[in-house]
Amino acid sequence: MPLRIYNSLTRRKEEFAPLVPGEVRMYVCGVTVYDHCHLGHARAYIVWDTVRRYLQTRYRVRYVQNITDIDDKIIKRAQERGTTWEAIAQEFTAAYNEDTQRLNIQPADESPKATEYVEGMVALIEDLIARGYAYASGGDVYYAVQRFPDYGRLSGRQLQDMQAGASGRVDDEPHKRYPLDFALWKGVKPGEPSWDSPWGPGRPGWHIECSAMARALLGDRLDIHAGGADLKFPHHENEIAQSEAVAGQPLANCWMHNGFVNIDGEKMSKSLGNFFTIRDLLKRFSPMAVRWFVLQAHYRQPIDFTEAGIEAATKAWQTVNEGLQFAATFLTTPSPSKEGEKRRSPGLRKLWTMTSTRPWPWRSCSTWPKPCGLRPTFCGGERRSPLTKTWPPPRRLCTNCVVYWGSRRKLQQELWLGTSVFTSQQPPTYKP
RNA sequence: GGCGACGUAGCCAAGUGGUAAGGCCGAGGUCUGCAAAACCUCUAUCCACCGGUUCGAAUCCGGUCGUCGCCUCCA
Repeated sequence: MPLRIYNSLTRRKEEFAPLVPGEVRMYVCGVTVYDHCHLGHARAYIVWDTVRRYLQTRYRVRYVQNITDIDDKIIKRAQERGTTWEAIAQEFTAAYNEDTQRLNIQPADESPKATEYVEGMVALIEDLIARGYAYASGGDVYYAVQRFPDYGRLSGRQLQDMQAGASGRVDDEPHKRYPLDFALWKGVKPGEPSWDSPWGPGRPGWHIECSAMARALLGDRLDIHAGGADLKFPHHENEIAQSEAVAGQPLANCWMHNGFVNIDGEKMSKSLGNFFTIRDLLKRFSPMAVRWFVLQAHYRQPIDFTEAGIEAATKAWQTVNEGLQFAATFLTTPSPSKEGEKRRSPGLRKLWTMTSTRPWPWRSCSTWPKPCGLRPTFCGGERRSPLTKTWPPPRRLCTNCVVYWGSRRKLQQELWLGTSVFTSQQPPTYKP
């Protein structure tokens, strides 16, 4: 059954076919390392981690996620703290790695840092100028959005519609020819880090880094480009304008965007004080409960974080985890012999006894094996796939082992994905 | 004003053409000296409302009402 993925660019589910058969090149916009990651970051990276793991069951996946280690906010934070921007970037990169590792997020195949690709960005900007898409002005370089016919396509906007909102905010950037033009290169200001360029010392604009890094590591055309819904405009719109103007072909075949996290029904924001960092959250709840909480919901829908919700997720995870552990034991036990029975813990023995004596099917299992449990619906039409079904529902997992008796391999495969998505456990090994 | 999303049990939520997953809460039960824990069972004749398409719709189309997001840095 073909995989179908919702493409933000076309606003439809489309059949997914990698450009190179068997291989998927995926780029995810990563963090700007100026502060600790919050729940919203956690959701994004858990979702993309899960998508990646699912794709890995079908394809060879190359997953690149950048780290923005030079940016206005980093510089500002360094000034506030009286330290260097490098120190800030280093500190929060380390914190990011620690947080994601605790959340059982697989490290990316490549984690390029913006500062390591300045050369590529300069080359890209030169190319854009040569092709007439960008202009140097007063030490800065801007992208002339009016030159790019498709500008606004991803976010469904027209330039005319956006002007009204942008007109009031041009004061700080007097070198722009058009209010919606965006900076590719920012001329150096006193006390700021800078790199040499044909336009004088300065630093790259935010959007150009992703274009340069994606190109350097994955080529001119990606299979999947993903990120938070808030990046659609202007970040991804600008990336498209930059990359496609130079490459002359679509930057990505499929664009995927994850939804936001609300707190008690309100938008998460620092001013409202409803802001959770990952590390604060993990002081109170298990990483797997957080994963469960995030993965319960459709990845494109907003999720509302509430105390009751995370507690429910914690309990749900506990139940599932017990089932997984039982099933893992089940799989590694040769047969339901008395000998095998003795090796189980009392709790597992009890479950074992129950499953091996209960008749099936009985009423509560009448719906098996319909999709249940976790369902990251980035893939429509994938009802029977491991991730859309994942595993039999928690309470029934143990009992359904009986049903699976004749096809342990199938169960093993599903459990492998299930456990690897939720825990760092190794898949149970089954020796026939 | 422009673009978009959502409305499913007391609560959270899955399900995008074939007849309602799962979790929380609650109820009953097994076990237990009692309790707790654990486990088992039960809990939507129906998916905001009104029309339409179809053999068949929570699922597609049109309309109504309601909630929310983006349009500024942001996962």
